[in-house]
Amino acid sequence: MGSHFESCERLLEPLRKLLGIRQLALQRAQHGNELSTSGTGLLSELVHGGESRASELAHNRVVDTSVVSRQLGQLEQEGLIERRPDPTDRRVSLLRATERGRAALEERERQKARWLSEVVLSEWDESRLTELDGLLRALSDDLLTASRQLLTNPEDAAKEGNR
Amino acid sequence: MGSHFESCERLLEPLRKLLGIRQLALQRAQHGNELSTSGTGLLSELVHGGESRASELAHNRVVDTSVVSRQLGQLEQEGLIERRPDPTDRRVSLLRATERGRAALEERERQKARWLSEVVLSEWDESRLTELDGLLRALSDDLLTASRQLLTNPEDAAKEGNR
DNA sequence: TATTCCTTTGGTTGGTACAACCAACCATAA
DNA sequence: TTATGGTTGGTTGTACCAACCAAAGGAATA
Repeated sequence: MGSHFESCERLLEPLRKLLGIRQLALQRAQHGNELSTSGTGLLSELVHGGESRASELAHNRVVDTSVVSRQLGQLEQEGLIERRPDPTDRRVSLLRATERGRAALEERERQKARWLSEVVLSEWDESRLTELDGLLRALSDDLLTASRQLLTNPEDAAKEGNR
Repeated sequence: MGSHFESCERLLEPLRKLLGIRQLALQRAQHGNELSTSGTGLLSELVHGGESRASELAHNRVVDTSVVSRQLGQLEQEGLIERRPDPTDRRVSLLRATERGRAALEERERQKARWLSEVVLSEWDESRLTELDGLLRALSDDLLTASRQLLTNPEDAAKEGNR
């Protein structure tokens, strides 16, 4: 019963609170600009990660390909991304953000960063922010990889949890 | 253009990743026990926070009262919570977890904490976990209060963002 | 003082939107 | 022929808003 477990137990509460915040609530508040709420994450991935195929995006976000497919369709209609056929495999399309997409994302990120900086985290000093950043990156990475793993081989439940 | 803003800008990425993880993905994976996925947060609030009225719960979670209302209905049907009329105001019901509810929540939390401890955060040492815990609590608090504020008086957009 | 409005507030219910899943399906690769 | 990338159909869960009811809390009047 190491206290590592207990520390994780304590973590549940803030974690639940944090994950419970649907992006929606925040994004809906930051209304006003184009850019359909949902696809933002995808668009961001494309802008920062460069040209990708749909399946990559789905894998990164740990979400069904069908979800990505529809979101991409919407983004494309809005002219925020464009596709071109992959020359080496005609089943796949390569996706990238358009200039408009890039601009829209930048605008939204600026807005959000300002809200964070001026309202949410105004009391936080530099060093604390840096610390948070580091831990958050590590956490989200570990959480995402663990989720992926869970999703692909769910024999994890054989841990005793089911019996 | 203080670097406080820039730090917040950097934070956007891990934050988006983290918040993008719908609780669903995690909870669905941890299947097997009773306890409908959705109400877990509510139930937790009741167990840890004691008897409350519905509006309090909605406020805490920053969610519409109608949502809470339905989730409570479900939890009640499953016998995980119970209501009693507030003696001082017959419009409101006071809610609390039943013994079964308490047990179900505990079971689920144990499961999740184990997953965290053994899979997600197995590489993290004590001190890092403690740090994370502190920062996460502070962050979720600040984020929640800021969201509440945004929700109630949306004249925040008068920041220039809309013009 | 007691009674009758009017407004506010806590909660529920109906309708709708959206994001996610799974399953079925095409087209292209191997 | 089988496997894979992607799309589409159908379903579910969660959220919002608007409309509503019942109870409270004043304010105005008898």
